[in-house]
Amino acid sequence: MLSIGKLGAAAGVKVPTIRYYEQIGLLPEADRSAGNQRLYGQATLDRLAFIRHARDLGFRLEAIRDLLSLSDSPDQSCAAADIIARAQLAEVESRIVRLTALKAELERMVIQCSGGRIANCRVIEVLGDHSLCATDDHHHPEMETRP
Amino acid sequence: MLSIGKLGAAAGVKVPTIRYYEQIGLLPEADRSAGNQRLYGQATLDRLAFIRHARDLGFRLEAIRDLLSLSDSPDQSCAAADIIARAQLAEVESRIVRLTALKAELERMVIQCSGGRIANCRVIEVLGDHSLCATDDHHHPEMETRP
DNA sequence: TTAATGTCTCTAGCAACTATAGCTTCAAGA
DNA sequence: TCTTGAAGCTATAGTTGCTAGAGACATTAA
Repeated sequence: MLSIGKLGAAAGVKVPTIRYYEQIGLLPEADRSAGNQRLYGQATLDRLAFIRHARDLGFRLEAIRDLLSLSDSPDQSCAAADIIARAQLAEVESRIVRLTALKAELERMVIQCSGGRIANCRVIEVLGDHSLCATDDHHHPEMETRP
Repeated sequence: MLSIGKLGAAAGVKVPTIRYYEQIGLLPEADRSAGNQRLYGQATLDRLAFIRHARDLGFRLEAIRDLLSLSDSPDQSCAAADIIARAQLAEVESRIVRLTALKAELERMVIQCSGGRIANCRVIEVLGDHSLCATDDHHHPEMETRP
């Protein structure tokens, strides 16, 4: 049996994060030692590693919750898991597209920086005047920068 | 003079967001009408458009705060603005790199989905077992997915 | 035995908003 | 002029996924 610290080290997850996952129901309530400290077995380590890996791949906790409940019923169709993963892939792809456009814009800005006074600085100028911008992607809610 | 609703429409920013920006000091306290409603002039519209544009480019509010205070002193060197913009560019580039690695991993997962039962589903399998993963980027804190 | 960790609970904080409740003000039509 | 509906006001709480801190108890190594 592992203490919460050992579990965290084994799975690469910080201790408060484990307690947080338990609190929101992603991990089951742990067994306790005589002194009220949490004890974990292999099953929880596997589950936590799953969560950690999925988080690394950018899945949200709600999606992970769904994937975990799917993996608990191995006889079901895997269509639902496939849908979740494809949605994640689509989101990652769209973020890449958006960030690539941003990158181009930022490059334009910094390359053209005159190196002189603020008054002539392209960075400030471009930010202040959208018409100096190469792209016209504003006012498209689906083009949001933030995830 | 513009009401807060007109200002928001003109700048493409939601009304509560404008009040929030005022609250955190990104926008100055607005003049008020006889009935205590906020009134704005061109200067605030420009400032808000600047903020909106910078947010679209992924700048954090703290960086925007710095850029705004720079733009208030046009005789200073633009080196500071250049540094902020370059930092932003570097961050965007690194996010693209990380997301591109994720994309490859997710593609592998969904392409190999057997379409059968959960028990054989690559999606669940790969998430549960890191050794099935193509990359070895775990335990590298600087490789975080989230911004 | 003692000191140093490790763990416990609970609360609050982060970014950057968004939503809700309950109220007041404004603008336009009858 | 009255009325009604939209827009505005403040204040508070919620979102996501943690992270940090306080103060008390448990465990372990020397």
